[in-house]
Amino acid sequence: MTTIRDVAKKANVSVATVSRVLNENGYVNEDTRKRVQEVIQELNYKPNAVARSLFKKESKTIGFIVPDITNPFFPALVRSVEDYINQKGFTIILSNSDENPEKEKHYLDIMKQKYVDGVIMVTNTLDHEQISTYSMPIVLLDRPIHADVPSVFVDNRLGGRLATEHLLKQGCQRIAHIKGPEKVINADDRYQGYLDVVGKLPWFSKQYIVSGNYDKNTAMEVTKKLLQNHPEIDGIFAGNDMMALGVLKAAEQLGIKVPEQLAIIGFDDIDLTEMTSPELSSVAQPVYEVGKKAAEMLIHLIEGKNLEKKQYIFDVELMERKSSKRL
Amino acid sequence: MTTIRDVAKKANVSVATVSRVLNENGYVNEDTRKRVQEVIQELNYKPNAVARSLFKKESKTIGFIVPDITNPFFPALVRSVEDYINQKGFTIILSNSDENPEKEKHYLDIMKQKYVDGVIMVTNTLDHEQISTYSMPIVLLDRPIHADVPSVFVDNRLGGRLATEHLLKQGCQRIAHIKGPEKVINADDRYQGYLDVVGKLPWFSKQYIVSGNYDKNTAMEVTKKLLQNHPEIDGIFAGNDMMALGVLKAAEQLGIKVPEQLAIIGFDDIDLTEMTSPELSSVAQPVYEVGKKAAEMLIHLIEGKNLEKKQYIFDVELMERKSSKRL
DNA sequence: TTGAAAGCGCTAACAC
DNA sequence: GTGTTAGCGCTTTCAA
Repeated sequence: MTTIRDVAKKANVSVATVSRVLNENGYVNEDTRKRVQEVIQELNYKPNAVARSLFKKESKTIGFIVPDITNPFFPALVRSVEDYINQKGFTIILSNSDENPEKEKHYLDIMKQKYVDGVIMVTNTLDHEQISTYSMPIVLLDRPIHADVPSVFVDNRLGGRLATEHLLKQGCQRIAHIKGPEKVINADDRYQGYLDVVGKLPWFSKQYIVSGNYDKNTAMEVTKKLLQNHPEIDGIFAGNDMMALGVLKAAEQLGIKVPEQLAIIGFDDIDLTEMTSPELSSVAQPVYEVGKKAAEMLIHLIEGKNLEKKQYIFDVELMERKSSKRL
Repeated sequence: MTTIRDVAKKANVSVATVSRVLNENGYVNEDTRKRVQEVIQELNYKPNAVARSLFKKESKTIGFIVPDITNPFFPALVRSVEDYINQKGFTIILSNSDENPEKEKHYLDIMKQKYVDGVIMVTNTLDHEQISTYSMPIVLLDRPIHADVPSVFVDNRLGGRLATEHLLKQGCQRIAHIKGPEKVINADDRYQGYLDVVGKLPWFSKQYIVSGNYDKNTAMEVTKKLLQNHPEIDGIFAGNDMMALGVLKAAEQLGIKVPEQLAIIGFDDIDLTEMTSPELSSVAQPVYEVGKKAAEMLIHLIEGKNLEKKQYIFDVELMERKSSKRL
């Protein structure tokens, strides 16, 4: 490894001068600047980021903690964040938490030790207090925790309403909901949206709500049972697309025609909604925008700027496809 | 931030002693050890990883460069690598290269500057020489470049053969192939496997081979044209699952029944093969094993151990599902 | 405009 | 067993 000393020696200047041309600050004679730059080229010198970090107490690295990158909702988010922060000169340390608070804390500790400049995370297990303990810029994605913690997410309740209203408009008479995990806030909001629309209807019953854990296989199992017990159900709003895929599968296995006998709509609008047959209706989140905004906020925070708002809530959009079209 | 000095001062010992208990090396009296540990607890002291890195010239971080995390094949790989290296005390810096050699080099530079201990990458644009320039442990995933560069991948040619033979056994008389991108080695190997099986058959024609760029939309377009020009085609081997999904879609749009009129098989066996209708046959890669092995090799290299083999080639497995079952 | 030197927080000789 | 100290590679006062 060639160091700043090597460059200094070869260019007949002090390390301070080299540092000055490197960072383009402080006065430096045009000629010596050129000479130094030539030597840098010649030696293919690349400054040591670790040494720099140690001094500056920053690393040009941010952490990104997701529950599980294997869940198709997250890669797009990661990509969007990377695209943004990368152009600002940052890199991402990625970790999977499995929604486990111990892992989350563990990774936050490690990231802090590595001087990451900030972290973006998707969590609902950590509370406001625990988060502020870390005293570093943190922005929450997808799931808000507290009005004081910077966060960006979508209007899940509205989404739940849109989805359910849509099914109603398509003529569904008995609409069930496959709900996400208990402790996940957005799952609850989507559920509330569903309630907003059908909770007061005469046919409504809590029996039409089952839990699918945001997971396709679980959703398939519970849906099969649900439909066997309640053959009158003619519409299902699944809390996310993975579960909607499970619902689709369940219908297929039971020989129920979609959308004729059963209209289905999911949430998130992940890429494969268009690959199923029939194509899956969904409530789309502006994933790329959401990720970008989170990245923007984090960079702002890191640069010590003030945030205009602590929370950004994006709108969702109904994507009507074949799985729910009966008209 | 509390430092090792703070701990030393409060525990009435030197920083060296604190360092000793921290790293569990060197002699240290049991009593003082306890005292130091208490202070560490009390102050919630966490050693500064950057300072440590600077001294040790290692960072307990590895780089992982993938073409695009948004491609559903990669998240599982990332996950598997993370699971392994994490338990060895490492974290991952993730970057998307978009198959762009400039980006790849850029990220490798940055990673090197950050003292990553090694990198795992999926590439086919960099050659042996360029890679060795970086003089740090690098292992290649999914696509081998050169026998001298440590790499792990699957027997793609065998996979191509298995897929094609399977279609033949199912009674297909005219089998087409949707090929991956030109420069991607595994795409070519899969294609070779296809040729091994049908290249010498009387009906064979180069017209049955089209390029789909590993992408579902492209694949859908080219497949539509292909099937319109060659209605005699009754079997398609797609170079990966995303393209197979496109083929499925194309068939649907043309009103061609799968598998009765057209048998389809993909490659990779990504998660959603089971979610389509009909379920998609595929050639499965042991993704988790592949990722794990790459991580293992990298850690070995980092620890200065010798590799038993430079290349690990995993077997693939035929997954027969509805999209290709005609018997 | 440039250089000398202190120091970021840690580890590992080396001395005691 | 424990402490002193040099040094990892860099940036930034401060002085010249």
